[in-house]
Amino acid sequence: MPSELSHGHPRFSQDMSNSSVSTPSASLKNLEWQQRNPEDEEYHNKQICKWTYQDVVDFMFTAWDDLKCENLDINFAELSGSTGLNLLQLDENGFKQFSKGYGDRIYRYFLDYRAKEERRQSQVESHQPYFTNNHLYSTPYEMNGDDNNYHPRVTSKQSPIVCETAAPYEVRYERLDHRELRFEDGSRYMPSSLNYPTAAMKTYIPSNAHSSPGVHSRVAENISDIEHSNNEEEPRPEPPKKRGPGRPRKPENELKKKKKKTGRLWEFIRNLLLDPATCPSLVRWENPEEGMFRFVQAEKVAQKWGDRKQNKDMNYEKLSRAMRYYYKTEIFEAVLGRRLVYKFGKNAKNWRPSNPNFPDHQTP
DNA sequence: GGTCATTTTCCTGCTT
DNA sequence: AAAGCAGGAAAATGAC
Repeated sequence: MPSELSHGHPRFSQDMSNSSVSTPSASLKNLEWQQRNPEDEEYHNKQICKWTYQDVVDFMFTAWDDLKCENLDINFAELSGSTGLNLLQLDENGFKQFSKGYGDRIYRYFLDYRAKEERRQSQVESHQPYFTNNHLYSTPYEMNGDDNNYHPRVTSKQSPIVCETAAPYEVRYERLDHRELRFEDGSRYMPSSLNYPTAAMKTYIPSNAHSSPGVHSRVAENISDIEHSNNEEEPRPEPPKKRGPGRPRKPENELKKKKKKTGRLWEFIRNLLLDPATCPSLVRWENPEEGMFRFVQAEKVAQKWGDRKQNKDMNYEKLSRAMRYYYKTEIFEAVLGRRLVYKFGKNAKNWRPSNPNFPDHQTP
């Protein structure tokens, strides 16, 4: 049987059954300085030149959403396989191949995004402190109500160096005076080089630098804490617990984590249905005229949703509960008697496929 | 900080 | 029996 997940799709070519994906919420025990696979990062967390096809698709959907485009007008046949490097080489006409109606606007949106990335880069070059908790870039656009275009948001006050995260493998950006940024292969980042700093970089303190209390010492403490707790704690008998109804309170130390915008579940599902990389392999249309579709690989869809929400515990059971909540708002309609089948309701927008299940898109 | 919408988590009971 | 469905309950989370 041909794997439906390959398709030359960089993200999907990973072994999706591997449940040991590292996320910030992954158990801190057994953690060393393991680095997140750069391909696990979402597109706004990495340089455009490192975008995979999936990142490009995510970017296009985000642009389409943010630009409040009326109809979904993305030519996946043209877009298929494109990476960030490809996008960087395109002009407006190139973007129009991907979207006849919105190519020009998406192109400007992309240029703005790119300008933002370059400005971040120049901040690093000029040794200005720039730091986020766990990613380099934040959503960089805002709408100008007058001309309906997007413009880079200028945030003049970027708060320097606040590091609260306990995940020791997350990147720390700091002033570069006493430190070096390095790429994964250990080579040094030079501000003038073509390679921008990435979220996969580590920071190093040269041995001759003054050791000052700060991020790194805190990281080290975290690691030693982890090792400590790993070695010290003996298994203790768990009292038999019977929980009451409802969602249990999260442990204190897991609260207050800043999450990024992830979009709504029904839009995520819709996007899977409109993308030949995921339709019909993960989800497929049963009756596109009526908006009826079916989960083909329900657990994998849930896993992808969990990836997006940085929730390694997501599964189809929980995802389907969220799907059922949409019945009330008529985003989805119940399809009685058919397992794994749902239907878009009257309040769902832009789900209508131009090429349902992409019959001509099978890879040889 | 309060409110609201949207999940997420867990559950019981039911159906396929 | 297992998987999926329906929907209640309550907590988490982000947006406003």
